[in-house]
Amino acid sequence: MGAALPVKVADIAKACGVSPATVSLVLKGSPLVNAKTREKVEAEIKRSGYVYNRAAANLRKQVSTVVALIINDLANPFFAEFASGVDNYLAQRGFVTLLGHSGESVERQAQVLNSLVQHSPVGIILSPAEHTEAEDLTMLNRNLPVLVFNREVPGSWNFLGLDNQTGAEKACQHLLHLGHQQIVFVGGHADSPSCSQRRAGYARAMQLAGKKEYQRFFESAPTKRGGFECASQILEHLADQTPSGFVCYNDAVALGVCQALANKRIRVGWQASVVGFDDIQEAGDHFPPLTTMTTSPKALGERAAEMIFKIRPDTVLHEIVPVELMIRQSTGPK
Amino acid sequence: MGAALPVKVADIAKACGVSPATVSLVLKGSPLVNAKTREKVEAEIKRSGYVYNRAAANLRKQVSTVVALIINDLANPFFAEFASGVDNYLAQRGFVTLLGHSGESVERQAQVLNSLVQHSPVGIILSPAEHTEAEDLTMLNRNLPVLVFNREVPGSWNFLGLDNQTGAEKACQHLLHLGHQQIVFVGGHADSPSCSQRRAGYARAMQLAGKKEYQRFFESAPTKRGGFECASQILEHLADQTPSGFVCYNDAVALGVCQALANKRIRVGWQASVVGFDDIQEAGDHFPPLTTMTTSPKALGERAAEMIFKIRPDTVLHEIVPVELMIRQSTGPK
DNA sequence: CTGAAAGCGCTTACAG
DNA sequence: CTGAAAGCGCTTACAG
Repeated sequence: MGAALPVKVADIAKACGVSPATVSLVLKGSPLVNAKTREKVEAEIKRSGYVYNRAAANLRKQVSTVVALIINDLANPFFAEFASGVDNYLAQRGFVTLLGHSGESVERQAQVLNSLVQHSPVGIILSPAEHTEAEDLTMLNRNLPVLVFNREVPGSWNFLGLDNQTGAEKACQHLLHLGHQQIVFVGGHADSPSCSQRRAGYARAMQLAGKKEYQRFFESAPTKRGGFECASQILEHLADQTPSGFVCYNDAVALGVCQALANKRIRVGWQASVVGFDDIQEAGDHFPPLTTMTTSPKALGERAAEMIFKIRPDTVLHEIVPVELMIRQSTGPK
Repeated sequence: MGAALPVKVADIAKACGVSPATVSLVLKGSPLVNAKTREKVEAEIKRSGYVYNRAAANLRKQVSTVVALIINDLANPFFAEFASGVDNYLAQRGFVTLLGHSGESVERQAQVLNSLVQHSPVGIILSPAEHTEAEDLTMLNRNLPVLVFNREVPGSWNFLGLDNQTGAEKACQHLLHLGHQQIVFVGGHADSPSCSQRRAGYARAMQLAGKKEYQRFFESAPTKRGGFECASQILEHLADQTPSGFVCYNDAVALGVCQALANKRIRVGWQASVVGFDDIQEAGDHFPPLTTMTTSPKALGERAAEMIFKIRPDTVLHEIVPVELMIRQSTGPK
C-alpha cells in the first residue's frame, strides 16, 4: 500500500455513480438530495476517509473561516489565557485561529502580519508589540477588520482595552477603605500608556481621599523580579514611614512585592495589603491569594473574537472593559 | 470610495498590459522576466495594495504552508512557551501556525482536530489532553505527519517527550550532594505516566544512595496550590523528622512547596532545598529563584516544529529529550 | 432530484 | 522573454 492520494469529491462521485455536484449537496446537508442517494454517498465518504478541503471550498465560496491572532508575549499568562479565550470562541463559531507571535518585536510583528494576511483571514486580532506605530501596520488593508487589543496604537483602530484608570482608582480606594494610611504605586514604566493610566487612577483616589501629598510612584520592570526589587528598596529606604498599601502595576509586580514583604516578615493581608492588576491565574493560585483587579483574560479573548465579527468599515469600535476588584485578602491593618 | 474589491493577479496583469502568467513569474521572483516588465509589474503591485492569496496558490501548487498545533492547556506557561517556540520556528521557515486549544477535554480536542485537518496542514503537533486514547485520534489520517508531544498516547505515534525518569534522578542526586538526609517526592497524580516516571527516577537515586527505606511519595494536584497544601501537611505531620529535600513533580508544585516552607520560616536554599521540573519562566523570576530540571519549553517547541518536517510514513520518531539541572540555589544544609 | 459547465485566484507546462 | 490554456478541489447557478 503506497501513500494513498487524498480522496476528493470527484472520487466519491465516481465511486457512487453520481456527479460531484450531488456529493457537494450531500456534504452541505442539502435537503434536495434523495435519501437513498445521500445514504450511498455518505457511506462512501466514511469508507474512503474523505477529508473536506476547506481551503478549496472557501476559495470558491469567497469566504474565509480563519481569524488571525497576533500575540506580543505568549509567555505572559495574561496573553496566553487571552489567546485561549479567542480560540474558544472562534472554535464554537466554526472558525479557526491562525496564530502569530511577535515576542514584543515590531519587526517580527510586521513579518508575521505580512504572512498572516496572505491567508485571507476574516479579521485580525492584534495584541501589539511595544512601541508599535501606525506605520508598522501599513500591510493591514483598510477593508480588513482589525481589532487592536490592550495597547492603543496611534491612529483610529478598533480597540478593546481595560479601564486602567478606573481600575487603579478602585484598587487604591479598596486600600483606603481597609484603613491604610500610606499607599504607594509600584511598578511599570511611566512612559507606557497603561502605566500612566493606572498611575492616574491611583492619583485620583489619593486626591479624593485628601492624601494628595502622600502620593508616591515607583518604577520597575513589569515583572515579578521588578516588583520584588522595587519593594525591597522601598522597605529599605522608607524605613521610617513604610507604606502599608501597595497598588501595583500588574499581578507579576504585585507577586514580587508580596515576596519582598514576606522576606521582611511583613504579613500580607494583615500588616500590609497589596492589590495587583490582571488576575492572571497565578494570582488566585498564590498563597496567600492575591487581591487584584480582574477581567478574566479568557473572557476578554472571547469578547475580542466576538467583536471581530461586528467590525464595519464605516465605524470604529472602542470598547473599554471595566475591571472589578477581586478581593482575596479581606483584612487590612489593625 | 466603496469597499474596494481585493485586487488579484489578473487585475495587475491587465493594468500592466501583460498576462497573468507574467505577473505570477514576477511574484515568485523568476529571473526569466525582463527587467523593465518586472519593474512595471512590481510598481503596480505596490500601488494597488495587492495581497497574495496563498490559499489559492497552495491549492494550485498542491502544497501547504500551515502546521496545526493543538495545546491541552494554554494557561499553563510551559505549554504557552512551547507554543511560542513552535510558532517561532515555523515563521522562520515561512510556515504558519494554526492553533487549537483543547483545554484538557478529549471531546473539544476531537472537534478541534476535525476542524484543523480540513485546512490541509502539512503536519500536526499535538500536546494531547489528559486520557487521550488512540480511538480519539482516528481523524488523523495515516499519511498526515503527526507529532505527539509530552504525553504518550497508546499506539505508535511520532513522539517528543522529556526524560522524566533520568531528570528526577538527577534532581534527587543534586539534593543528596548538597547533603540532605531526608528527601521526599512531592506532587502529581501517581497514575499519570510522567509522574510515575519521575517518581521512578527519584526512587532510583534514593536506592543508589542506600536510602531506599526513606523514600516518601506525596500526591497532589500538579499546581502551586497542590504543592502548597501538600507541603504544609508534610511539615505539620512529619514534624519530628521533617524532610529538608523536596523533589517536586513540576515547577508549580515546587513553588507551592517553597511558599509552605516560607510560611514555616524555613529558608529555602538554606535549611531546605527544593527542585522543580520544567523551568517555566516563573521559576527563574521567583525569589529566591527555583532550582529546576530544564529543557526550555521554547526550545522544545522549536524542536517539535523541526521534527514535523522529518516525519516519514515508514518510520516512527521517538525522541526523549534529556533534562538538565538548572541550579539557582547553590547552598544546602549546614 | 441530478448533472454539465463555469469559476474562485493562482501556477505550470507548453508554445512561440 | 511572454502568453493561452488547463487545472488545483470545491460550489453554484442553470437546465432538465
